[in-house]
Amino acid sequence: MTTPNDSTSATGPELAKAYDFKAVEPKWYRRWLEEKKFSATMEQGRPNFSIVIPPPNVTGVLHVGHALNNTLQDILVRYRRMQGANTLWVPGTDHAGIATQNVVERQLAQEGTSRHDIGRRKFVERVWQWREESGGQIINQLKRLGCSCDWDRERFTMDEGLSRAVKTVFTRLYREGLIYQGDYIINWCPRCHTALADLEVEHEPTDGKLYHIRYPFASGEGYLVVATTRPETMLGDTAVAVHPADERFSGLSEKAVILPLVGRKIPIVGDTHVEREFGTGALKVTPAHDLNDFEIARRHDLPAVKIMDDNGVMNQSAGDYAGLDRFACRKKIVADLEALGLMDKIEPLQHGVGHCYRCHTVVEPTLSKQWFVSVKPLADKAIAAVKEERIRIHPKSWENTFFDWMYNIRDWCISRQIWWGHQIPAWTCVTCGELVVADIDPDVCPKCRGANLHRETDVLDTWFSSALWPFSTLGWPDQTPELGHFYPTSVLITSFDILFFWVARMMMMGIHFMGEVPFRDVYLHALVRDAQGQKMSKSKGNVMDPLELMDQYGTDALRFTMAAFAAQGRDIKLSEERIEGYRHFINKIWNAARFALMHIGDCTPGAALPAPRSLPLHHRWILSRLNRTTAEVHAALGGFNFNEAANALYQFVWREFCDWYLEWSKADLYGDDPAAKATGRQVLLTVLENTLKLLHPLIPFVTEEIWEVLPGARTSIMTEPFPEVEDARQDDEAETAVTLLMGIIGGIRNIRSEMGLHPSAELEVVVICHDPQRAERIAAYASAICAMSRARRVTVRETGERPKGAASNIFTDIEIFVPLEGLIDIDKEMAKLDKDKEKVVAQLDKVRGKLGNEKFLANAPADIVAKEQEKLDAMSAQLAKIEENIKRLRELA
RNA sequence: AGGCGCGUAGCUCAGUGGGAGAGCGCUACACUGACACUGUAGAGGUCGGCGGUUCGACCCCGCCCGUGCCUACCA
Repeated sequence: MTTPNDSTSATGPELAKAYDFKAVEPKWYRRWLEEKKFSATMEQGRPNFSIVIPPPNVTGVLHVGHALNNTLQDILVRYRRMQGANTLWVPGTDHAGIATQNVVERQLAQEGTSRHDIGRRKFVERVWQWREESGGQIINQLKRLGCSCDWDRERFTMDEGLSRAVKTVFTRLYREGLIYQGDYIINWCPRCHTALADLEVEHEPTDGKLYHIRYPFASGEGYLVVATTRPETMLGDTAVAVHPADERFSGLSEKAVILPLVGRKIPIVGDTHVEREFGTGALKVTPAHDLNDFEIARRHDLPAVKIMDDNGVMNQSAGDYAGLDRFACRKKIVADLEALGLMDKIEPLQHGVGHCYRCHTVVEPTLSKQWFVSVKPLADKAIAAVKEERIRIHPKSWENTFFDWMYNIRDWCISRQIWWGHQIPAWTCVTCGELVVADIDPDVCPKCRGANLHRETDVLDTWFSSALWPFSTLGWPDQTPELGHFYPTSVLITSFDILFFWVARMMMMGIHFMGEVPFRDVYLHALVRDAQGQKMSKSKGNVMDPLELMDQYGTDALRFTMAAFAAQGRDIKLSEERIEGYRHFINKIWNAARFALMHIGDCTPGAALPAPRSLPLHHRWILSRLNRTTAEVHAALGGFNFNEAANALYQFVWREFCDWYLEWSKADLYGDDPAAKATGRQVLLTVLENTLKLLHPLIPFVTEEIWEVLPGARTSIMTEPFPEVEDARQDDEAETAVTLLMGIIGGIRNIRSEMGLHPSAELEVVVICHDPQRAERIAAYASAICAMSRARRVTVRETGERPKGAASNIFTDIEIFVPLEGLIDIDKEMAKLDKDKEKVVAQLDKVRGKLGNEKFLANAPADIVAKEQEKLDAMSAQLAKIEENIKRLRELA
């Protein structure tokens, strides 16, 4: 909207008074998709930049952790894209074996049926059906976040291609002897009916009891007391262990005890694993239901007795207790032992109890035949890659944790007794018993040619397929152009809590199968926690829903907040107030653009600006500040310091561009000087354009919306070149000069406020500056000072009489007076001067203390000493001036 | 048990071996034509505690207290 006879305003589109993100965000995302703006290009001669998304569970909904994770990725991808790289951000989801199976099983239960009723084939079909209908909603939520993924390349870990990669990897590792099958103790979830890897067990401190149980000696006389937290497992005991050097038990190793309730005679063995200080120093050994006991049994060649079934219910080996749930059995056993007088005592004990990470059931260690990856050889290569900095972990502090885990890594149990997942490509020949592992389904047994092959029913750990993600998504095992272009990927951005689950395993698999690391840099960001620092979880009810936050504050505000909070090495306790604050920031940008557009409507974009030094001061200044900000943004994003980029931009846009430059420019833009007006418009447009570009990776929507209406033919800001640092724009002289003027303006404003003068009162100002050069500069910009401090007139003097009855202020060595003859409130002014004096005196004392210290003079670097000396001089002069003003004020009173 | 991290303004958080910062909140004033999702000015902190290193410590070191997380085979 322009009024026809308004000569100060150029033609141009008018923006709405407030930014309406609800209308803008969906519009732009749709258009970006339509125009295929996110598609990877595979041109030669440009740098490549690729990221694979940490695939969210197909069952997942977007939580704040995803919002953080994907915002950071999108910032880097958009930044590199604007820098001209061939960028590829591969999106996708993870089939989340146990989690997804649980979802569909719950559905079936509601229908009054179960997976066992309908059978494996039908069940898997149901899962696929569920995935089609309601799975992967998180993908749309990522789009809502503005993620610039190449959606045409979206992958799913159960895709045909990825399945082929899984089979290939499994087969090769098997043939290399790095995958084996064996009977070992594993973590069993009786609810999910599957084995779990060690990592998938969550240990939680739990209040339990330590039961002291008497095991009578086989000789018939006396007993040995063992201590256990799980008395029900005694039914499977096959020995009692004591420390071989424990004198209390010397000579006992020849003896045996009779297992109470069971009557089995079991030996006493000596094993150094036993902790003498704990309990009674005698440990019952249950090889089939305890990880450590299993190891002890192997050392002493002890038998193992399984006493529970897959449901955690006691089995036939439990004798009279068969059919009882493990916890009911515990009660009964305790009662029975007490009745027999064999329970010595029961004491409370807090100890760690393993829970299933998916369903939170107490895990039961169980002896079972499973498939394992022998990880040590793979881990060694990953360790080397990090040591040699072929992979850099950021923040570096995580490296220690990484090494620690990798050095102590244990074989990885990869088989799961569920139906949803990659079925293990292994067959047993029913005829001859041959085990066949093959990436292509065999028709006949290669050994006996028998056609009756029985396929392994287990599926693989979901993380097994995730470990292949950086290359399987690019087409491996086929040698695709994508692999050549984008592997190794540039950077992996993920949360530290899956460093072991996922990151380490990708390193191992990538190095082993590609012969090259899967990514150059790993950036581990913090976990988003609630105000108490607790992990957010549905069960705790402390979740913040990013979708609601986007509804309320806009996507850009949420994204900017995420970036601003992403300081390295620290947890994020998200604060809604901060999001609101950044919504205001988005609106501020909008209004700055709105103001600009009222003036730059007929500017020519890209027109060359006059030589920097020939421009008026404020233009030189803002261009210099812009350049400095550009440098800060590059440095910050290059080092994964997202918060520094956000803060630098926030400060620049609001505190410098809006607060000072736009205000200063109003004189040009509303004034009568056509040349000044033209220059002002051109610089304004230049600064606005570059600022929007710098901001775009963080806040894509509002920047794109503004970009579109800037003068000239505009395509998307997404593909505009990102601003580069130009040394010629760095103008320290202009920055120093503007700091001087700002100080004077601030001094005048302070007087106005402190003296209670009305904001619209037009003040007379006298500035005394002894330095002729600066005095001249101040005088030259007197009108700007007037405009921004609402002064009627600024008189600059190099020397001379201080005005009588004036309020005063000091900026460095420059004195500012506002004569208020007759009007001055002497008490107020006196109070202000006293306060100023107090401050200066306090600082002066500090400096004097330093300079009076010979050791300081002797040891401190010369430049520091010189600086302190300068400070002393400056503050002494200030103090003298303040005291002079106080004296004069007294005379007045 | 070990490891890692944190404790800075009322709240949420940056930061650095040489004069303590931001946002929000608070106080006062102001609807001047980009913006009240605003502007101007201001108040507010012995940088968890105690020692040590240093000319100098919020920053480095030790201990303590509080707090959070990760790994662990004391049942």
